[in-house]
Amino acid sequence: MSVSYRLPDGASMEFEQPVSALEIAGRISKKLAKQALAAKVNGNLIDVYLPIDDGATVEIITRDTDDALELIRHDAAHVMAEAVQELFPDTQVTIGPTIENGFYYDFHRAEPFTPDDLKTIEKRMQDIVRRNEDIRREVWDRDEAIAFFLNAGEEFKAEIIRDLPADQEVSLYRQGDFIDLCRGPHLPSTSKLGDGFKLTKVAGAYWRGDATKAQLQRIYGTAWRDKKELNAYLKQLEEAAKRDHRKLGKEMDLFHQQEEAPGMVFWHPRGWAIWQKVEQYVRKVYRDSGYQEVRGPQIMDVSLWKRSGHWDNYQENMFFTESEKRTYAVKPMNCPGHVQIYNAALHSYRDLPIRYAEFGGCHRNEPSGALHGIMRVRAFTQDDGHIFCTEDQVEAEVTAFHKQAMAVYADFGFENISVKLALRPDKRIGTDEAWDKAENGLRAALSNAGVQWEELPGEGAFYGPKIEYHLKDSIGRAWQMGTVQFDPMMPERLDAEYVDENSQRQRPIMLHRAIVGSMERFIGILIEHHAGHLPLWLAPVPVVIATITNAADDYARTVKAKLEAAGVTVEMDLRNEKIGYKVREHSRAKVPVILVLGKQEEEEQQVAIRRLGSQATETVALDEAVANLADATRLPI
RNA sequence: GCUCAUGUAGCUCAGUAGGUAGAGCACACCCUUGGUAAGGGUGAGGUCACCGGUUCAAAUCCGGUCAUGAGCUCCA
Repeated sequence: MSVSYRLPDGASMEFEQPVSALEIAGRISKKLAKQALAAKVNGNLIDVYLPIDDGATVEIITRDTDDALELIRHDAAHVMAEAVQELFPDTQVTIGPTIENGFYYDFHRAEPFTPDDLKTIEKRMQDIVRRNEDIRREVWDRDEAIAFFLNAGEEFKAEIIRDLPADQEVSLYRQGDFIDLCRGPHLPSTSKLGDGFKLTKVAGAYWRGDATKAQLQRIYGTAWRDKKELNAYLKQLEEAAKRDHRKLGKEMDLFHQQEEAPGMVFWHPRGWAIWQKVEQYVRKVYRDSGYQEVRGPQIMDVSLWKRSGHWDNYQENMFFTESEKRTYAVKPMNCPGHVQIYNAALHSYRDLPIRYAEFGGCHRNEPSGALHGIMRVRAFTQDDGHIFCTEDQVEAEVTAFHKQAMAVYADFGFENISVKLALRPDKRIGTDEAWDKAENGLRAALSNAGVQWEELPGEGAFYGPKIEYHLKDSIGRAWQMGTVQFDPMMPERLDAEYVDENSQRQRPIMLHRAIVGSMERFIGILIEHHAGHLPLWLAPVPVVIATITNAADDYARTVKAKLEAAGVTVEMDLRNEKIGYKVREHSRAKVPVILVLGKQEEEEQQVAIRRLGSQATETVALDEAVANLADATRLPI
């Protein structure tokens, strides 16, 4: 009796009895056997030394594959856990998965890990790699495994095994004296981990991601195939840090934040100039897509927020203020205000959809630990809109919104938008039937628009499900910008009505929608996405005129007047400084265009244009430059 | 909110072991009118986040508060 395996190139290979991937690799070449780290058997990864069933398709996994990188990261987590338990025997291990670019492991220990501990742990990990311990899979009886971990004082591991599905095999991996519950697979020995890893930070994390459960200490690390890849990654992190909107906001003099107003933004003239451009752009979108701009009050009596459901579901995030024995809530959302405007008149079905929009200032009392630059703040302005419509109109409205939103993102230079659908949360108002209807309505609209989306169970707003548009920041964190939310509950709560063709009063559906989301966050993302090099139409100061000598001052004034007459914002630098100094300063402030003027330019009625990011200069006729700049600084819609 | 770290001049950062604060840039004044990323000189500028404690003496050690950063939880 013999067994046969199929190889990726279609060839098959015969053996007397089932063998491991290592032996298959050995038959192909000595070199491959040496490089084999794991095997993909019928598409599933397994350890390289395990016997493989007859008839399987076998692929040898070598270091250069993505699968190998996963194994390396996973092993790094295990080796780190081994190092930690050797150095700090009072530590319990919990879970240690791989993540993008690396891995982490959550530990339970009374004493905190210090940054110095990280260095010590990293050194010990290198020792373990040098020891070259074999990593071997063992399958255990469930109860024995539980008893083993309880006996070792590993309560968290025991709990994990207890909660494993009954039909799942309990596999442990042993390397040296360290043994850990793990599904596997792993590298065959610790030396295969190599030297491309580094521990990066310690942070708190909750057991099972639950804030009411034990607080664990999470150690993060990054791991790569070798030192070179690691260094490239670290370099990339450094580059990303240079795009940080907090750093650029300071360097470009856009805004600042200070202790007395945590989570709030002080906009400087240049930052506010960007805001104005975004606002002008969005206002045009409002008009072009059938919205009427409105404005509601900033604070309203709590009774209204009790009716809307915010009091019950959102209270801990709201600010309150008192006057003459009445309590007011500072608005965290604009929707109740817009419903009041809608309710101020009786509407006919003929008038629907009615679309209101507002640059609505909101205050939310976010947990202090959640604040982040201008991306996550306590006071922000939404490009908020509410559509009052019939159920039949929902799909068309959502589809139209989606198209509009994508067009806006494209104009601002964003391409990789991910679309998510957040479904009913635990804490919610409304019946299950209403939620079914709302969720399916959004699904229909999305598939109608031909979009790929990801569903997020439990993440909807308390009043309805939402479609979310996400973008990543400079260090890869995703932020929600736009959203459109289906809400049949709020009209009910706040008694919004329209009169149908039979003179009957009906409830409209309400759609909440925002494209840029929060102006603050959007500008933060813009800064990071463009690394501060904003396109001409968005740049706070698109053009600076810099003179070489005072003799050109009058000409500079003429150029400035011409540009301003053509609608171009321009600043003039007539200081008694060398041109190199001026160019440096304005380049660092990320001014996209510097017009350098000297006697030559004046005589020829020209300007020397220097663009940000280029050393080259081009000299063109003044009138031509004015026309071109006027064109390039105009809103793209 | 939780865990860890951080908080010194407008900005970026030094400040070794407790002995009363320093640099560069920016700013002010003077000289320099110079062709594309820093021309030179002089000067002013700090309750070392805040409150309390230890000490003859605290930026430095201890405790608390606030803020910031990273992560967790939560969210536009």
